[in-house]
Amino acid sequence: MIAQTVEYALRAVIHLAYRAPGAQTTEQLATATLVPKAYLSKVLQGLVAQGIVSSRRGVGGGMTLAKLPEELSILDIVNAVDPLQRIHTCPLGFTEHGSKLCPLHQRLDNALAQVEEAFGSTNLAEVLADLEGSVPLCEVRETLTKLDPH
Amino acid sequence: MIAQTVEYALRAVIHLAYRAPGAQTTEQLATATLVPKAYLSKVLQGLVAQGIVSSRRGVGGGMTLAKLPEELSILDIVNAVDPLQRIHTCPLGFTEHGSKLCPLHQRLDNALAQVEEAFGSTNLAEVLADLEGSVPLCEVRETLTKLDPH
DNA sequence: AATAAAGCGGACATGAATATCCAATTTCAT
DNA sequence: ATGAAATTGGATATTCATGTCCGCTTTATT
Repeated sequence: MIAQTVEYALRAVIHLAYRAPGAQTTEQLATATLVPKAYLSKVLQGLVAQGIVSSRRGVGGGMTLAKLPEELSILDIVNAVDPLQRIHTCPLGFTEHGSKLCPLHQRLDNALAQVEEAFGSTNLAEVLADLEGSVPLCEVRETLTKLDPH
Repeated sequence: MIAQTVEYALRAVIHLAYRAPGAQTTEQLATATLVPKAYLSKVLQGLVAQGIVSSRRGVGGGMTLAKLPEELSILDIVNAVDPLQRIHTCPLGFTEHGSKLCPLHQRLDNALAQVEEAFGSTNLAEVLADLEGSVPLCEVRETLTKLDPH
């Protein structure tokens, strides 16, 4: 129900927010979030295109969040890589009085609206905050991988 | 976000409920709900396998609802053809105290839970009831077809 | 200037969802 | 019995999401 691409994008941005303000290479992100590197690269390109992530090439380059975590909602990320499609008209062409949707599609769209609301009302900072004091995203695996303290 | 197969299955069962207790052939359902006939056939097979629809072969046969519309929720149909997958464990293996999910996946799963609740708390009879007095599912197109038999 | 590190872009590969087709089987009517 | 109507099951095709690969460009360091 939630696309892989969305899942990957969310993991990446949260890790970026967690590691801010430093840049993370695609490779670092990939190993930290357990996402196939080459594919994550594509997903990140999408986020860059949408102005959510900034990229820098060359030595010392990498990815950073283009906005503050407070300014980015879950929905922003979702819509950047796989826009949440509300139902605007009944696929069968039938309309109810007042609404443009038949009873079935009105209910389906209501569910989508709830998801949209839930995703739209949470920003990355809140997710990060809940991470406080608990195991941060992939911190364990990362420390295992590189014993280098920053 | 909502699979085509789910959309098709819902159209079919609602039309069956609307036409109950008479049987509808796959062909009739397909033209009424604007679903590719051969594919709808597969979807219906799934619904039959899950005991939601009853089928009868041969002349005069077709599809009927296996249960009362009151006994079938939207979620029943969804789960029959494309089960709603809740998130039970964090894909990254991180757990919060108390819950088994990290902050991100807890929020994603909360959204899924809302959808599950919404779909689970509406049955086909309610959808049908809202159809009262308004244009029923594909009735227009069907009357057109009837009046102008190909 | 040379080199290495990093993202970018395009082509290609794979897998799953969607869709089509047909032979076999069941059922009813004659 | 025969034939028409209907579902079933299997094989196949198509499309799209996912995933891989590689050469090119940009950038910092030496």
